[in-house]
Amino acid sequence: MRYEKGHKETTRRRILDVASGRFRRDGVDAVGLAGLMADAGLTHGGFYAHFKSKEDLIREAVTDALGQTTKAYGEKINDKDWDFETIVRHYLSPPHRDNPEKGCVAACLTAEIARHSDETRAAFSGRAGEMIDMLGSRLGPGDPLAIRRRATAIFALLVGTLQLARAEVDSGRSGEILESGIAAALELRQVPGVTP
Amino acid sequence: MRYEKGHKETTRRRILDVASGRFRRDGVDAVGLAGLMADAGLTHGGFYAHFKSKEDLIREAVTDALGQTTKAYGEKINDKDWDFETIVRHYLSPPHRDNPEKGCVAACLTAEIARHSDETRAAFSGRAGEMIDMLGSRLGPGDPLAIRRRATAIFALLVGTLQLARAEVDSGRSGEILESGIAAALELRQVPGVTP
DNA sequence: TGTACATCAGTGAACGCGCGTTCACTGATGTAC
DNA sequence: TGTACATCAGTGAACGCGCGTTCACTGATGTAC
Repeated sequence: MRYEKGHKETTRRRILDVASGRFRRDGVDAVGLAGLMADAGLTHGGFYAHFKSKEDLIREAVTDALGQTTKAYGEKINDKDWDFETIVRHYLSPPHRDNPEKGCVAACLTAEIARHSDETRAAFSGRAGEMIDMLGSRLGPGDPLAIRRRATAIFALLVGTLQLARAEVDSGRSGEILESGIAAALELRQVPGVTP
Repeated sequence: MRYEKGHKETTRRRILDVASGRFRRDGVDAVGLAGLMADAGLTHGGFYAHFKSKEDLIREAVTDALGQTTKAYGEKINDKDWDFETIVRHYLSPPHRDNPEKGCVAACLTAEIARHSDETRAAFSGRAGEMIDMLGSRLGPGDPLAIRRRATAIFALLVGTLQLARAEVDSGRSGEILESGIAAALELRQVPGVTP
């Protein structure tokens, strides 16, 4: 059958969305292409019309999803909705902890991505840099280098905290971990020589 | 053949050591039991004389290795060698970044462990708690709750920073990530109401 | 002291299964004449 | 306007391979007699 213009792009988008969700929920290695394509309403054979390899899909899906997260946090800066504290409290919230498939890719897959190809790692790092710059824009204005360093550490703190909270079985203790991260992030908001 | 007393325990130890190294380097899902046993100098059939299942091995290997890391940092407290800054600079050093198979399990596998059985997660969290208490012992003395919360955040910062540094391809930028983490950890060392 | 047997850590073939990837094919629609 | 053909996203069988797990077996040594 022949399809309307843009149909293939729509399908590719659907595969990317399903893939990034399943990667975040189950881990990259635990997701098979046949199951993935079935979830997207397709058969597995068609995969290679859209992506060169599974590694190609991983790179595309991961960078796309991390870019979406940064964009979502970054968009409302003029409405003042997503100020620093709001971002931190949202990132380290129970809903984000409990729904990794819809959340930040970095908290789910950074360690796994570190084991992938240079190309994949470079693409991921680029998007992580955008996330860090978005956080930095909430710390300034001031010395860009100091701000970037501080924003890098804050992002690392958010990522590490969410992971520890997800690994913890005890719900009370998991909540404490989130609170610890929030308090430390707010402390780190004060950058020496920078007025917030 | 019959073996001397303690032989089986020695073999089990060897499997655990090989497993925890390969899990940290390649990820839990990427390590097959046959290859693992071959690395330990055995054939794959003998695996089930030592462990009930792969999940059982994962739990044992991960908790054992994280306990070793905590013990290594915790032991020299009376020699004053491993004070807070030394621990932080060691944890966020290029050698630790570049040799995950010998390093802290939490930086390699926390996100993956969060997807495993409650039993595995509980065992891991227990050992992570010991690591956090070890860090807390370098912050005090003072309010135990405030110290534990701060130590939790610092551990999360260390874990997240090492992961981001490992994912980064550019060596200069990776070093900057480590430095950002060190600076922030030293800043977080000052706990309100606690004299270090 | 010498022989028969029990022990049990480790061996290796076999199981069903899902993996990533390839490829000849399908078939509804747009285009050419 | 009607027919023949080209297009190409998606199909589904097939490939070799490694996975986790099971199990009948091996064989050197300790123990019983």
